[in-house]
Amino acid sequence: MALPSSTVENYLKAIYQAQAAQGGEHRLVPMGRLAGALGVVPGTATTMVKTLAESGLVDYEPYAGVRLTAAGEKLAALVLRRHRLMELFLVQVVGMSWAEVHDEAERLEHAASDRLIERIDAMLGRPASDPHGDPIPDSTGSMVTPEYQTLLTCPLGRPVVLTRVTDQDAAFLRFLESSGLKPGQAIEVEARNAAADHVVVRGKGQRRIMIGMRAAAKLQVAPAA
Amino acid sequence: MALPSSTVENYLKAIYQAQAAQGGEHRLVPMGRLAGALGVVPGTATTMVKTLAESGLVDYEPYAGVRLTAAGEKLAALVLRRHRLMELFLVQVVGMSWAEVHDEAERLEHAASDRLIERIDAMLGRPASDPHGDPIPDSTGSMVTPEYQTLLTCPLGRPVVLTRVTDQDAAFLRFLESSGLKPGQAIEVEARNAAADHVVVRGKGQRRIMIGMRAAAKLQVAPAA
DNA sequence: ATTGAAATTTTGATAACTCAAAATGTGACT
DNA sequence: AGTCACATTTTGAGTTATCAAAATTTCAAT
Repeated sequence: MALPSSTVENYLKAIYQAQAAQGGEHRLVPMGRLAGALGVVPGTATTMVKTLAESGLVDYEPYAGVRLTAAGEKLAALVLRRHRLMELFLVQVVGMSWAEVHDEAERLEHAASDRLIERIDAMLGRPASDPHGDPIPDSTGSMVTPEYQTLLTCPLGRPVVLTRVTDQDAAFLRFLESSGLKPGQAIEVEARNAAADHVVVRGKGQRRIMIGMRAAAKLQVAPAA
Repeated sequence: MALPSSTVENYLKAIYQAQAAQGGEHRLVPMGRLAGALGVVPGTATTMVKTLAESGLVDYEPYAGVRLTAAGEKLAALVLRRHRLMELFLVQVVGMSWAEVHDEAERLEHAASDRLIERIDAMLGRPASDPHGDPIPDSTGSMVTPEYQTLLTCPLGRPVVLTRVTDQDAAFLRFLESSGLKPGQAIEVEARNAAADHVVVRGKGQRRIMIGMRAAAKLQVAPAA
């Protein structure tokens, strides 16, 4: 099997992430959504998805959408692995900022050899998650995706640890960073106000921060150890 | 101006290196040589070079060859900069071996942003040369290329320092490594024997090594400090 | 000058990926 | 059932980079 072009890798990754975002493992990703995620017109996505289906990487149901096959899912996971290890590497070793590594990794993930990825993985001590708290698949493509609560659903006034940020937008990440809200940070949700559409968070030893509910839903937490 | 595709970058780099290998800055690189260096058929090189000429990156003289313009040369130097910094980074920071970084850098050089390259450059302390002793252009694309002697031309029995290896072949590099012949190594040419087609080298505190003259010509040295 | 070998260019096709816009299907709401 | 809005697919065309093979040019040797 020829190694997949970076276009193929990007389609698989986008389908994977759209499926994950939809919650349902088996739910179909509509073409419009996929095209939007990839920045192509819908017709392009249709064409490409048909060839992915011929390669056995996805199941395609006309007018309904796409879904990864087991083979496609494994490949997508390996792309994600390269991406996430690269991000962590750029932050921890190269010293780039949290907010700027996403785009960089987006390109490097297609150029890095397995050998390099393996070196990086070893160098970082086989990390379980990247700077955003996203889990890193192992070299066989398997990954444990712990279920976390969000700032919207976790108990009030209880110490928790910020574990994952499910949005890669650079401006959002910069805001979080300047607020001291990076994964690993011990925090506590003091209050929620549906009418005001905000939640009140306090980082351990930091000042109170108010976050809109839409943003709060993107911050996942685990009970403090 | 749109940023050049990695194909364009590779053509410019190949032309640059072919020009350098030919010695003459202004000498034309014949199509056949260029095509060979890039692993494409001659017709492909012709076509591509014509479009490069339209972009003002090269001067093209039909049936004679190509040569970089000032603009093309600057671009080529920046590609070389990315390549060489990446190689040095992979060796010094990631801990990859001298012999295996070339191919890796060959791909990464097209994916790394200026920002990343700048970080790497700073991190490595603005190095003047890569692991092979090839000079690293600065961010404006200018580069000093010192003229060195080779094992074939340097004085006999005089202490010199191995400074540059002008061949990237992995097997050759592995041989050099196992013989202790890496740039920086203090050595001395003990004898040359044209009939036997070899030169006898001794690394400081190491044993005698015989190297064929063709290989010896690829090892450049500077007088010991 | 002529010729012949070698290099170069041209021509015609192909593959991968994309878009614009026309055609078609789908599902929700009367 | 009918219709309308919207999503999806199809069609036709363009771009970039490539090859195979035919046509042409060059240059050195007669």
